[in-house]
Amino acid sequence: MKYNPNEIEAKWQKYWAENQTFAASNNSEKPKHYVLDMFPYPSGAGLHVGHPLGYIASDVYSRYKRHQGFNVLHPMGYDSFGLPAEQYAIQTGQRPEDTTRVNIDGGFDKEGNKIAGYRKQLDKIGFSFDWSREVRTSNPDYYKHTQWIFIQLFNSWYNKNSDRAEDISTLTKVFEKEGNANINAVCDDEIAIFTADDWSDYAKETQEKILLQYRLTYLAETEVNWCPGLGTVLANDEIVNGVSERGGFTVVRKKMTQWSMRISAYAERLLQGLNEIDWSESIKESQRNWIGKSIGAMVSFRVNKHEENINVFTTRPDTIFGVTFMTLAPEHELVTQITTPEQKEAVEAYIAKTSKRSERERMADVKTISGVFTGAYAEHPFTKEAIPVWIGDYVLAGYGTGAVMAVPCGDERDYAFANFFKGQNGMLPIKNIFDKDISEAAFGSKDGFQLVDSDFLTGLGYKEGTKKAIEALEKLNQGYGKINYRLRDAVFSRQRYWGEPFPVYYVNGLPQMIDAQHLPIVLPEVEKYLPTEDGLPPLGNATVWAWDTTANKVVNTDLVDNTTIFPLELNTMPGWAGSSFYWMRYMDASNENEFASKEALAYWESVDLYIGGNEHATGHLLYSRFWNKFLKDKGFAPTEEPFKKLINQGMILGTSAFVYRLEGTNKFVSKNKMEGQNVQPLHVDVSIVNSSDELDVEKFKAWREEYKDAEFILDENGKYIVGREVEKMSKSKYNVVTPDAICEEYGADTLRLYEMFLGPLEQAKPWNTAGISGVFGFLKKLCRLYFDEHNMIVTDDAPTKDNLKTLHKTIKKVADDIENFSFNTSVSQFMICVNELSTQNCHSRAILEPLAIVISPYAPHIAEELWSLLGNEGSIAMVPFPVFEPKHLVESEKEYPVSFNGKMRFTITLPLDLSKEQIEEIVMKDERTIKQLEGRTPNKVIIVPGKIINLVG
RNA sequence: GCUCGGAUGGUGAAAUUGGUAGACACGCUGGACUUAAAAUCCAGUGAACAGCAAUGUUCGUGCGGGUUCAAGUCCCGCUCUGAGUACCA
Repeated sequence: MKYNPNEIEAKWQKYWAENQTFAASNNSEKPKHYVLDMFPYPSGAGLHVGHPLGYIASDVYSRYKRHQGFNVLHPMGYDSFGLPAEQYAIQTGQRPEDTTRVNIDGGFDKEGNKIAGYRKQLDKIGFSFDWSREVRTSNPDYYKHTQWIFIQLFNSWYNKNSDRAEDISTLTKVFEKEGNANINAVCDDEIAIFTADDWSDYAKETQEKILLQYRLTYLAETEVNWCPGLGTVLANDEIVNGVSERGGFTVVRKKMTQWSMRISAYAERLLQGLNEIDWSESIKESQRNWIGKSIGAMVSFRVNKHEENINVFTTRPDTIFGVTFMTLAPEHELVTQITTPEQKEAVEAYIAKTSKRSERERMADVKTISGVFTGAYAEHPFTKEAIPVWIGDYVLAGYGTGAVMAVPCGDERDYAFANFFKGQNGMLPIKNIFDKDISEAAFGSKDGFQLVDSDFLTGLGYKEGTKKAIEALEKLNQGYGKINYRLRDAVFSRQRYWGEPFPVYYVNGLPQMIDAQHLPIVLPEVEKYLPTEDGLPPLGNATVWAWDTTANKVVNTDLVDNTTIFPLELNTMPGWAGSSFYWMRYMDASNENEFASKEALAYWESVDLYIGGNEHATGHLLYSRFWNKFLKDKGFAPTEEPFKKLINQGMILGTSAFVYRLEGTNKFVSKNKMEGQNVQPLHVDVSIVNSSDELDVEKFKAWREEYKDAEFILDENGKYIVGREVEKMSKSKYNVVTPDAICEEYGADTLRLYEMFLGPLEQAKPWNTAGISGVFGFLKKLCRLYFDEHNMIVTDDAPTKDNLKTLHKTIKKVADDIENFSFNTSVSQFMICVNELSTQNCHSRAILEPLAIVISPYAPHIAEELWSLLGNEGSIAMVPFPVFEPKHLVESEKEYPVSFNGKMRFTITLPLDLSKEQIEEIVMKDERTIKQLEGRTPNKVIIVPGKIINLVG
C-alpha cells in the first residue's frame, strides 16, 4: 500500500458530497457553533494560495468543533456584484451575469481559456462547507432581501430618546399631534420647526421632503467623492490616500443628489459595541479612529453688525480666553456675507485658488500656511472683545461646523497661523493663558498646567475649566456641551450597472418605495454598460425600466406618463450592500419569504468565529455592524453585535521574479552579471523559474511573442538567475500561485498542513514552497505507522507508557492550539508525535485510532481513509475528540538545569517529590558542583522545585 | 505627526504564568541502501576560540540602560520596519 493523495482525496470528497456530511441542521440537541469566512469576490483570475489560508483555519476550527459535539454552521458563498465584472463587460461586451457564473461554476472565457471556477477549486481543498446554504449576492432571490432591508431603512427614523430605530409612523404621529419641536432625532441639520397645524397644512410633497430629513436612508444633495475615472461616487472607505482604492483614480468633491445611509445615528453604539466583542485591538482601534468621537462644546460667536452667529466646535472650551482670531473654511456659507468690501477681492481670489486644488493636493501640502482676513470681527462671548475672522484651508468644511476658534497658545496649527500672519491687519498678538513658556511652541497638552489670565477660569486645569466654561456659555445661551463624531453618513448610490437595483420609482422627483410584495426588482438588460450620452448611469440605457403602479411590474421605459407609470431609479447599490447581512441569510438560505425565519435567527443567533482579512476594517466590518444594529432595533436580528470573535489572517504575498533587459536591446542579463549595466527590470512568470532562481530560458522564449528571439547573458555556470521581490499577489505581476498545482502534486492535506505550518495565522508572509516536502514527508511517515507496502500493520497490542504519553501530549497540545488559533504549532506537534511513535515502533490500535481523529481537522482526507482502513463505518467527521488524560503525563523525575550565577552549567535528574533541602543536599555533594565552586561557598541557593536550581556567589 | 503591531540561526519559525533560547521544518554537510537516480533511513548543523576527540570556554533574541538569584519575556530611553489614519479644531 502506498500513500496516494489524489485517489484518497477524490474518494472522500465524493463521499462528503453524496452523504451531505457537513449539512448543518437548524434544530439539534447539540449546542450550536457558527464559523464564518469572509466570502470571496469571484474574480476571473481564480483562487490563489492566499485565499484558502483563512478558509483552512476556519475549516480546522469547524471540524474540531464537530468532534467536540457541536452542531456547526460553516457556510460559503460569493460576493458576486462588483466592479471588475462590470469593467470586463465594458471591454468585451459580455454580460456580467455570464462571466460571474463562469468564474464560479467554471467554463470558458471569451478567448476560449478554460476557467476552473471557484467552486471546483474550493472543493479540491476538502473544505467542510455546507453547500446547501450557498448564497450569491447577485442572484435575484438573494438581492430581493437586500432590497427589502433598504425599504425598512427608508421607513425608519432614529429616536434618540429611545436610542433606537423606530418606524416612520411613530414620527408622523408626533408631527400630527404636536409638530417637530420636541422630536429628539438623528436627522439633517437645521430642520425648520413646525407645529401640528403646519404639518397638516403642508402639501403631501412638502411632508415627504421633511420626512426624508429623518429617514435612515435618504435622498439628499450632499458633497460626495466623485471618481471620474470610474464614473461613479465612492464611499470614504473606498478611497485610499486621496485616490480610488480600485484603479487608483483621482477623486474630487462634488455636490450630487444621492442615497445616503444615516450610519451616524449609530456612531455611539458602534463605538460602545467594540468593548463587547473579541476582536483584535488593531481593528477595534481602526474603527474607533474612524468613528472619531471627540468631547467638547459648541460655542456661538456673534458677528458684529450681522444677525448671524459663527458656531464652532471645540474640544478645549477651557481655553476660550486664549482666542485671538477665528478661522472659517473657505467654503463656509457665512464667508460672503461677512466679508467687508475692502477685503472682498482678496477673499474671492483665495476661494478661487483653493477650490482649484484637488483633495489630494490639499492633503499632500499640509506645510504651506495660507489664509485671508475677511475684515469682519466676531464678539468674544465673555470679554466682548472683537475677534478678527479669517478664512484658511487648514479648516475643513466637512468636519465640525467648518469653523474654529483659534487659540494659538494651545494649538500648533493656530500657533503657526498666528505667527505666519503676525503683525498683519487683523492678526492680534498671541495671548498666553497657560502657566507655561510658549515662546517656542504651543502648549497642546491637557495635563500639567493651570490657566492664567482667564477671568473666572484662572487657576483651573482642563477638566474643571471645561466644566465651568460650558456652564457659563449655557447661561449666556451661547454654547453647550457637545460630542462630535468624525463618522459621516455613507453614500449609498453608485452610477454602475452591476449592483442591486433600488426598489424605488420617482413621482415628481420624489422617491417612492415599491411594495415589498413585488420584490425582487430584477436588474434589467442593457445594450451598453457605459453611462448614457446624457451622462446618466448605465441603467439609463435600459429600455424596460419603468414602474407601472397599477399592474405593479416593470414595463417599457417609453410608457412613462408620470400618472400611473413612473421612471425607476437609475443608480444601483454599492458593493457593501449585499455583504451587510449575508451571515443571517446563511441561517435560512432557501427561505423565499424572508431573509431568514425567526426560528433560524433565534437558533443561530450570531457568528461565533469570523475569519477574514483586515482590509475590511472600516468598510464591511463597520457597515455590517450598522445593519445588524438596525435590524436588531426592528426585531429582525437577534443580537446587538453580529460577530463575537474576529480573527484576521495575514496576507500571503507573492515572490515576484524579474529578468533584466539591457536598455534598448533584446538582451537579458543574469542578475549576478548586471552590475554597472543599464537594465530595465521586467516581471517574469514565476512558473518558469525554479526554486534556485534559475530561469528556464526556453520556456521564457515561448512565454510571449516579444521574447521569442531573446538573447541571454548567462553567469559562469551557464544559468540565468532572476531577481526576486516580495509583493502582493496579482495577475499583472505574474506571481500568482494557485492551490490547484499543489493539490495535484502533493494533495490537499499537504496544502492544508503546509499553509498552517507557514507561521502564525495573523502574520503576513511571502508564499514559498521550499518547506512543503517536509509536510508531505510527514504524511507519508504517518501512513507508515498504519500500513507497509503490502498490508495494514496495526496491532491490538496494549500501548506502552511512552505510547500513551506521546498520544496524550499531542491531544492536549493540539486542543489548546486550536482554541488559541495557534495552528502552526499543532503541525509541529503532529510531527513530533509521529517521530516519537516511529521511534517507539508503535502500531497499537489504541494509539493510532485516536491519533487519526486528532489529525482529522487538519488533514481530513487521510484521516477518513485511515479511519476506514481501521475497520470503522462511516465518516470520522463527528467522532468525539479523544479525551486528554493528565495521568499519562505525570512525571516522577525532572532533569534540573543547575546554574551558577545564572549560567547553566550542567543538568541533574532528580525525583520530583524531593524537598528543597534534599535537592540542595544532593546538588552540593555533586562533584560537578564542587568543581564549579572551586572551594567557594555559595551566598545563596535558589531552588524552585520542578523548575531550576541556581547557586549564587 | 498620532494609533496599533513587529524585530530571535543561512531560511520559515518555537519558547502559553520571568526559569535549560533556537522545538518543528526547510536548506546545507557527511553517511547507509542502489549499477545509477529517485524515494527512504541515520548522523551533524547559532557564532567564535581551544582540542585528535569526548568536551570545554566566551559571545548570542534590533540598540543603550535598569529591575531580578535568573530577562527573548518586565520597566525606561532609542533605532529600524509593517499597517492604519491624519491640518479632526
